[in-house]
Formats: sequence, structure tokens, C-alpha cells
Amino acid sequence: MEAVGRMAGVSQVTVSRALSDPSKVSADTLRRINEAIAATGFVPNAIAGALASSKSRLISALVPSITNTVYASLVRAFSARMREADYQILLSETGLDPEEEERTIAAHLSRRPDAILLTGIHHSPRSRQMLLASGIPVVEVWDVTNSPIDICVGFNHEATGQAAAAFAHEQGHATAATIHAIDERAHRRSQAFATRFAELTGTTATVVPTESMATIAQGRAAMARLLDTGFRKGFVHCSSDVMAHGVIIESTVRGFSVPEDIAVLGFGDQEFAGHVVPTISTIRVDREAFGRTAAEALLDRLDGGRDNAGTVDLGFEIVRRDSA
Amino acid sequence: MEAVGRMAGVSQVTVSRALSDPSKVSADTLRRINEAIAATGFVPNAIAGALASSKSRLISALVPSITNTVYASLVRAFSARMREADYQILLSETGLDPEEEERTIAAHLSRRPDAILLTGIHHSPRSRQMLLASGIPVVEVWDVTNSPIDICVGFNHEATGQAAAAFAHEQGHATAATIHAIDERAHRRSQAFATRFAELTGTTATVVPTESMATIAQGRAAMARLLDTGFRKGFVHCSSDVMAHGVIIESTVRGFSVPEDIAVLGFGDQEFAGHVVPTISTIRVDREAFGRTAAEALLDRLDGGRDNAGTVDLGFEIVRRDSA
DNA sequence: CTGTTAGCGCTTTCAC
DNA sequence: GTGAAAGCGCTAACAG
Repeated sequence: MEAVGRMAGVSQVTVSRALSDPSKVSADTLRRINEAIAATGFVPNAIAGALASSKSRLISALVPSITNTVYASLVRAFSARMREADYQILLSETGLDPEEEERTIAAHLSRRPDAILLTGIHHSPRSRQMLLASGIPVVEVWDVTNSPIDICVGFNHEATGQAAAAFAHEQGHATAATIHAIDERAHRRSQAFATRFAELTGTTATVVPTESMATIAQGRAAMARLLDTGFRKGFVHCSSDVMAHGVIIESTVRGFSVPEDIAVLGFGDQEFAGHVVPTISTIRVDREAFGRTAAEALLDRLDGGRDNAGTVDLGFEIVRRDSA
Repeated sequence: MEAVGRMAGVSQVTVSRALSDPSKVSADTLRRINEAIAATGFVPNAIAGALASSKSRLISALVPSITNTVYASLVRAFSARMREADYQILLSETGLDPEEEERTIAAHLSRRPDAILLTGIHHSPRSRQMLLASGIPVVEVWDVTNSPIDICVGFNHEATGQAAAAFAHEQGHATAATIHAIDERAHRRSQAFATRFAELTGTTATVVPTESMATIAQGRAAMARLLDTGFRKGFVHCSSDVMAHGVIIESTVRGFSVPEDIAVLGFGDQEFAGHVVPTISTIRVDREAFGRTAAEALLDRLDGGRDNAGTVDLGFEIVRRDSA
């Protein structure tokens, strides 16, 4: 800035002003400064700016996995909104390990982000403490709780499982199974489904956990195991559309018809769900809305808003298609 | 650090040393400092550190879209490796617009990243200039060129299209079409396919562009259009597995059999390709390898390596399954 | 509208 | 092994 200022015949501060608020500088000065910037190829140093102003214009975002469409589209919507407001996103994957999340949170906080987005509501005590101590707005997405760290935007996972059980029951299914990926929230949806199904029908649903994240291969394998143990007819609740797709394929290949023999309900309403054959009935959650709402809540706070702490439940909706 | 030092009975610099290189501090001092850190909940300010040392330990990464599995898994592998080396990733989507990329590059460079990863080899002149002026290592991934900005890790898109045409020809197909998403590289793969197919068979392949990114719905719609214009038998080259999946679904629904009537070749070897019915023949590129190789090249450079500029072609492979 | 003076919280010399 | 001093490149008051 010093050099740019010299070239434009002004001091360093004036250059700073021209960049941060052009209206504070005379038209002629502004022109000369811009020329000097163009000539030198000057790129302001945001690190120095952040240190001096203690505003980093950086938002940190932590998700379990970015290859999972569900989180990726949430982050996309979140980033897009934050970027409009001139914030950048420091993104990290935390995987499934809370220890890993704790380390990542510490690393992110050292960059002094202006706010932070976390996935889920379970964080280690030390994580909570660091977050609270940092004093920045925190938004937890993709789940709801009565005791958020700060802001929380999500939906009730148990409620989706219960709604799925009611849906199965209404359709007269007397037998059911629930297949879920290795994911704490998927597990809770499955459990809620099984519990409510038992309450409604008196019959226990088989819970089939898989050893990894949701893939078609895992869905097929899980369904294969279920069929091998004698499952012949009934309702299959899946923790994701990808799993459901695998379940449908395996069932069809083995000669069962969907939904007549086996009715399948997915979760997430991913793009393909409405376009494969048979189309997949699913539980829709508006992923983009989570990202957008989380961003708005944070922006409101960053603009001086104080009273929007608390939980927002964005709900869900069962989308009935051909598979169930 | 001042406060931590006071509590531990040492100066601020000693705290700094204890954190950056514990071996420079006596065992006893180290212990007292660590106690003080634990007691105060001190989190070092990486912004100040970066300003003082002019090393940000930040790597910026620009991809067209994070919801596209192809780029997401590439970034995943890249981030994982960089993180092992204690670097964090500043990630942004650039979309399809080069202007947008230029703005994003400027914003990223202002954070003084230690290196930068870009997707593709086409960047605006001003982008190239800023990148060069920044003096940091630059890696371009997912394509190859004879004139990389610095390091380049990718594969030859034209070559994949040509190989696909040869593959179609070997199987005796006399008619062909190629469907591609709105993506410059997908377009080049399609063109290369059409050109080589014409050279080999004397027959022109129909090129079917779609108006958006790859989705099953787009694949189905494109195939519907193709069938509506009289396509009945032949080879369909697709710019992605997702498109291919849509093509297969639409063909099947309309009573055509795959691969007997219509042979379909995808691109990317995504997870589902080997598990849907029929399994999808595809062109595999090792996405994780691109991310990992790019990371290694950057790390080498950041560790003082100087001579690894240039292009690495990681190639591709046709995976023959049931759809073609 | 523009300039001067102080830092922001670290790392980097250079002493001791 | 430890400390003192001098910045890194900006922004934030405060003058004028």
C-alpha cells in the first residue's frame, strides 16, 4: 500500500480507505490510486487486515464428509450465501471421530474465523468449551436439540423414523426391516423406526447396520443378508436414497417385485430418486434450506443481531413415489 | 501469549518457542507453559503468526462444483494429504464462468495462501498474471497441457473420446451418438469421440448437448430426444456415469435392450457404475490419485523442491462391464 | 478529504 | 535456554 500510495501521490492510509470505502476518498485521488493498483498488480494482504481489524471475514465449516451429496449440497448453499456477503469458507472434513472434530475445531479457531458451522449436535466437552470461549457465533446444522451451543438449524431425526413407521403401518405392512449406514444420526432414525413400528404393529422390525457409509454396494449387500435370513415380504426403511437404490436393485435381481413384495423407503430425496425405475419413495429434507437458513442466522448475528440464538426445526416430508 | 508467559514466569517469546519448537525450551519451562495454556484455554492466533512469518499454512483450492462427486473426491484426497502436512484448505466453487474464477482467485490470493490448486487449464490472462505474480506454487488438475502455469496433473480428455470411439468401432457399431453435459471438458471428450468415430467408420455420430450439469434426469431427457429423432440401435458415449445411467433407464423404459440394441459407455467409474443393472461400462480415471499427486507435488515444492514443474498425465482406462 | 500515530499478536533476529 | 527489540501490512482512532 505504501508503494501504491507513493505512486499515486498519497499516503498509505488513503490507499487503505480507497479500498475499503471509496466514498471516503476524492474522485481524482481514487482514480490515481486505481491506476497505481493496476500498474503494480497490487493485491491487498487480507492477513494484515484481519490482524488489524480483528475481523477475518472467514467462516469455518466442519462437515463429516464432502463426498456425501447430502453435506456437499448443504455446504454449497451455505457457502453461496456467505460468499454473497463477502465471507470465505474454511472447510474441513471431520469424519466420524469426535476427537478428530476437536482437533479440527482448535485448528480452525486459531485462524480466528468470524463464525463457525458444525454438523450435528454432539461435540466433546472441550470442543464446546473452546467454541464458547471463542465468543463467535456458532451454528449447528442437520439436527435439533434443546441445548444448542448457540444457533441450531435442523430437523428431528427420531421424528422421521417414527413417520416412516406410521407410513408403513398405514399401508398395512406387518413385517419390516431398517437398514442404516454407519452414522450416528442414521442409526437414530433406524431405531426410531423400529421402536414405533413395534408400537404400532406389535412386530419387531429387523435392524440391519452396515459397516460403512452409504453406497449402492452396501445397500445391495445389506438387502442380500436380509433376504438370506428369510425376509420375503414387507417394508424396508433405509437411511438414505443410495441405500434404498441398492436395496431395490438387489430385490429385483433376486426376483422380488418392488413395491408389491418389498416396499422401500429412502431418505434424502436425492436427484436420482425421482428418475430411476421404480422411482424411490423417500423422506425429503430441504438441504439447501439448511445451508441458507444457517447462513442467514449467522449473517444476522454478524450484523449485530443478538437474539436469534435457539433452535429452528425445518422439518421433513414423506414423498410418495413408486417404491413404497 | 503474553498472559500465558506471565503465568508461567517466562516471556512471551518463550511461549512462542514452546509452541513452535518445544525442543528449544527446557523441560521444566515447557511443563509450566503447557499448564498455563491449559489453565487459560489459550488458542494461538494463526493470523498474527502468518503475518509475522509470511507463511499462512493455507492452501487454496478452486473447483467448478463441490456437489459433483468427481471434484468432491478429488478435493477430499487432496485435502487429506495436505492436512497430514498441517495445511488447511480454503475451498471455493468457481462455477463455469472464468470471470468468476478470476474474482475468486483474487480473493484467495489476498489471504496469502502458500500454494493454490485450480481445476482445468483455461484461466483468464489476468488470472495467470496474478498467479505468476504471487510467486506461490500452482497446480492445475483434471486436464493436461503443454503450457502449464506451473505444475499440472491430469489426463488427456481428447484421448478418452478417441479411445471410446475405437472401443465402439471394435465392437462393430456402425451408428453412434455422444451425450455431454454443459462442461468444456465433457464437450471436448464428446467432440473427440465424434471425430474419431467418423474417421474409423465413415459415419457421423450425433452430438447431443444438454443444458445443465450431469443428472439422471438430463441423461434420460437427452436419450429421449435421441430416440425421438429416430435413433434405434447403436453406441452411446456419455460424458459421465450419471448421464449413462439416465440413458440406460430411458432406453430400457422404452423397450430397448442394453447393450443389445443400445450400448452405453459412461465416464468416471463412480461408485454405482459397477452395482446397477446392467452394470455400466465406463472410462475410469483415478480421481483420488489426482488429488494425492497434486498434493505431493505441492508439498515437495513447499519443502524447497524446485524442479517438479511440468505436466503429469495420469491416464485413464476403459472398464468393460455389461452396458457396452 | 487526507495524514499521523498506534497498535493487532505473533516470528525473527540478535544479545546475553 | 531465554529475553529485548523490531517489524509483518494493514486498520483505527484522532487531528487538521
